[in-house]
Amino acid sequence: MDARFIPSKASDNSAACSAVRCGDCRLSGICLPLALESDDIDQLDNIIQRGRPLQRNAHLYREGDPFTSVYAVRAGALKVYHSSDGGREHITGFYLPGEIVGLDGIADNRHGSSAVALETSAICEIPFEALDKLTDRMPKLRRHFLQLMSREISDDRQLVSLLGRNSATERIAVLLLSLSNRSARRHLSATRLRLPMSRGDIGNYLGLTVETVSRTLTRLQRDGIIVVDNREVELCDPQALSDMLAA
Amino acid sequence: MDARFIPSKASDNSAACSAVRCGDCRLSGICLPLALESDDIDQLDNIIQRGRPLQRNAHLYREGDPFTSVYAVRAGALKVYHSSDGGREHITGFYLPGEIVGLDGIADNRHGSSAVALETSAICEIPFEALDKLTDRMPKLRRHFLQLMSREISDDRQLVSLLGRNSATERIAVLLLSLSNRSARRHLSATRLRLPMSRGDIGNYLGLTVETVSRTLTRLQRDGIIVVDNREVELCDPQALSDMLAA
DNA sequence: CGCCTGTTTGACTCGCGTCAATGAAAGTGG
DNA sequence: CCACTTTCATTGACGCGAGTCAAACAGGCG
Repeated sequence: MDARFIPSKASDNSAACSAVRCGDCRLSGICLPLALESDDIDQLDNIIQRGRPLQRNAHLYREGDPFTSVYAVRAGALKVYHSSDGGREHITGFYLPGEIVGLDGIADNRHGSSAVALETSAICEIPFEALDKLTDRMPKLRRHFLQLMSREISDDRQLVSLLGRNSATERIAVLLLSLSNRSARRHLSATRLRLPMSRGDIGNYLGLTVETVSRTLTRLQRDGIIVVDNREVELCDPQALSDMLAA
Repeated sequence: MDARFIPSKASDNSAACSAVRCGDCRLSGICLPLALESDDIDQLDNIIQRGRPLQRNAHLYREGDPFTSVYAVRAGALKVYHSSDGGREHITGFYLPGEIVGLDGIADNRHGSSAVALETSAICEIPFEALDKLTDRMPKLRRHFLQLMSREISDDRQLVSLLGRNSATERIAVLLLSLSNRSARRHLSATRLRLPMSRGDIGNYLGLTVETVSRTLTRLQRDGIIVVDNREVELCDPQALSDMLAA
């Protein structure tokens, strides 16, 4: 396997090495194959195209590209963004290992957004036609896929609420907690995070400026809630973060 | 059919009368049955439960309710909202005739939001298990349903971008244009609209206060772009509204 | 070493939220 | 049918949080 798959600084990219088959991937519990029998997993294995390494800043697909596949992130991280009329990009999500990208392309057979690697990433390509065909005889897979899409809708709506009504501090808190949860889901630390994205990306995603993001992180650190060291963040008091949202 | 189905002031509720079967419904072009053969439509007909009238302010489902069905709006209008920790509600969408509600419930078999009628509405209930079963042998239906969900994701992301970055005026413009498009899709006027929701609902949805919504509408009227009369709105210069978003 | 990108910090500005009051419309009960 | 209440909408005065502008700093890389 190509060594480029594994950025030297990333701590959680071991999946890239071992996962030649879904059944062996340590992300299988949170990715597509969830709840499949082993026979079924083999069939899914057969249609998935692996080993597509993506360098930092390389595009997985671009807005307007014909839609042919959805993609599972095996290692690394992606951001997904829309380019609006003015040419500015709006980030609508970050995708971490075990998560599925590209579901918004089904609507009209073209990708409605662009996906780009935040760091060197390993991706599983899942051709959609084949997947759809497979669901003919695999109701569980079909159901799981629908659930993934439904989850995406729920998540996006959470974000809508967040952006519509919450302060800068609350938005940052939600992002940190989200990254924490997703880290825990991969059996990694829930309190020590490495942010794969820049402050600019965070601001873009949360509808804030770089300056506000920076100031907010500084303030949270001054209040003893987090410790920030460049892109490393430690959540010293996750409860305090949660409490900010209860109000 | 019960006369309560038809609010006297609504101008576009004739579908409620004629649509006893999907094939006869004048919304069939934009609802689920799109792209189905007539045999298939009959089968879909068989699982759909109709004639569920919903009074203003009555709930179609509530957050946390077990998820059993998705719903097509046949007449009237719904709003969908989340209740956040503090007990405040955040509206995440308005649903007009021909649109499908409840897709976010698939993820974990409970509704992740609440849906309530803005005015007396007619609803088609589509039991999800039966629908899913039907898609076994109807790939077109399956595809169309996936497209509906995918569209929902795309739309929500548009909204995310909007709330994250745009001014009050731009948000209002987007909403007006969206309502205009959806009105045109139902072969109604694209320039004369009747808002089914209150100013408060609009503000809640767009992340603005009632006052800001009111002031913004007033200003748009003063600039000759729209004419507002209570809940009736005429778009005098739709191009001007579009132009606001290009920048 | 010097360039470039990303991050932090400070001073100033402004759009929108908040508070408050008034008016219009719709629903309610006698 | 009319008084009363309640809800919704509009308008004004004021303050704050986050955007803007600007400058300095750190780190990575050729």
